[in-house]
Amino acid sequence: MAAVDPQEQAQGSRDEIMRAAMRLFADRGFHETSMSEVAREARVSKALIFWHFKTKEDLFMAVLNRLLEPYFIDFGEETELDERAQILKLVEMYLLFVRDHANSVRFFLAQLLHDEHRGENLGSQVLQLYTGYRNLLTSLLAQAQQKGSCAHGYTAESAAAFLLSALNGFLIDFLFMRDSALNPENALTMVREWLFGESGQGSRADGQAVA
Amino acid sequence: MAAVDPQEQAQGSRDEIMRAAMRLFADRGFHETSMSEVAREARVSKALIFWHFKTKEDLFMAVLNRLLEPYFIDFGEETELDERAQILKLVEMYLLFVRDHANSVRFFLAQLLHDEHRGENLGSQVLQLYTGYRNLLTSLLAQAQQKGSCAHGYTAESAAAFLLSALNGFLIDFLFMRDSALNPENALTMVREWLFGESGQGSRADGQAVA
DNA sequence: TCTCGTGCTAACCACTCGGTCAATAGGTTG
DNA sequence: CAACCTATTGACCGAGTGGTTAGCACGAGA
Repeated sequence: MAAVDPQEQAQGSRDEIMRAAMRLFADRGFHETSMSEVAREARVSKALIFWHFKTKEDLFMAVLNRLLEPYFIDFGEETELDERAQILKLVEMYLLFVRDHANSVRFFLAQLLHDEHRGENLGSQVLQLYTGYRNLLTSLLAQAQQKGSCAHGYTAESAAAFLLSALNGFLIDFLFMRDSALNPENALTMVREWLFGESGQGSRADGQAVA
Repeated sequence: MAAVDPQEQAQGSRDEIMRAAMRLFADRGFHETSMSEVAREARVSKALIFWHFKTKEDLFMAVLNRLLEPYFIDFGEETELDERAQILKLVEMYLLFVRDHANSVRFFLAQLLHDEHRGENLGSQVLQLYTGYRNLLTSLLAQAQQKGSCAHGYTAESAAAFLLSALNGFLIDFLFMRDSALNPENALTMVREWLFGESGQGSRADGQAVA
C-alpha cells in the first residue's frame, strides 16, 4: 500500500487548520477565537498549529490574506460594450460580489472598524481596491457624459462618489436586513433608472419583484 | 466640615465606572476590554464594579443603553415647512448626527456586525429607529410627489430606500475615509440636486466647496 | 544500524480572565 | 453600645489563555 507522502499530509493539515481558523475568525472575530477551539475544529493538536504558524497573529494574517484573494479580480475592460453597459456591468459585479461574499465582507468590515493596529495593512489594501473601482467608474461616467448618454448636472467625480455611496448603502442594507427587498437585481434596476432614466425591461423600480 | 453624602458618592463612583467602561468598550470592544482595565481607568477596585453591576455583560448593557440615548430624538414635524424643506432637514439631521456621533456610530456598527447574541436587543432597537426614519422619509416624498415638486419615475418607497442607502453610504464613507471630500454639506447638496434638480445657492455639486 | 529532520502530540507553564469573599469603615437605627 | 446597612477593598479562585517543551513515530541518507 502506498504510504501517504508526509509532505503532502503536512500541507493537508496546514490547510485544515486554515479552513477551521477561517470559519472561526470570520464569525467570532480574533479575540473571541481561541487556539484550542481552532485546534478542536481542525482536529489537530494545539501544538501543531504553533508548529505551522509562529503565533496566533501569524495564523490570523494568513487567514486574512486568503480571505482577501477573491477581492482582487480584474474588471476586464470589455471594450466591445458601450460605456453605459460597462457601467452597469461594473455595478452589477459589485452587487453580486457582495451578495456572494457576504460573510467575508462582513468580516472585513468588522475588522476595519475594530482593530486599528491589525487594520493598518488591511485598510490600505481595501482602500486601494476601493479607489481603483471608483476611478474606473469615474472615467466611464465621464466618457458617457461626453457622448451625452448620461447627462446630469454634476461632474463625473461626484456622480461616481454618489453612486458608490449608494452601492455601499445597499451593502450595509444587505448585510443587516437580510430579508430586505433590496436584492441585487432591484438595486441594479434602480441604479439604471437613476443614471439613464430607463425603466428597465419589465422590472419595476419600487423594490418589489413582479409576481 | 460637611461629610459627603455616601449615597451621592456611590452614584458618583457608579458614574465613573460607566464613563470609563464607555470609553474602553467604545474603542476596544467587549472582549478586548477587561474588568481590571475598567477598574484602573475608573480608579476603583475591580470588586466595586461587581458590586454595582452583577456581571460584565450587565455593565456592558448599561453602557450600551446610555450610548443609545442620543439616538432617540424626535424628528419634530415642523409643519410650517413645506415637504421639500422637511425632507432636506431630515437628511441634514441624519448627516450631522453621524458626523457628531461618529464614535458611537462606529461602535454600534461594530457591535451589530459582530456579536449576534448581544446584538439581538440592540439590533431591534436600531431597526426600529431605522424604519421609523424611512417611513417618515417615504411619506414626505409621497406628499412631495403628489404636489409635483419632486417628480421621478420611481415610487416614494423606492426613492426613500435609495436615498437612505445613499445616506448609509455616506456614513461608511465618512467612517472609513475620514479625509474624504464627502462632508455633510456636500452630501446634502448632492442629495438636493438629485431629488429636486436644484443646483443649490452658490454651492457646487462636485463635492468641492466654492473657495 | 545509527542518526537526523519532519510532522505531530500530551503535558506543561506563566499569566490573565471574570467573578467571589471576608473584612473594613462609616453612617443609621434600636 | 449593639445591630445593621451601604460602599468599598485586597486577596483570592478556578477556568481558560497563548505559547513551550520533551518526546515519539517514521522515512531518508550515511
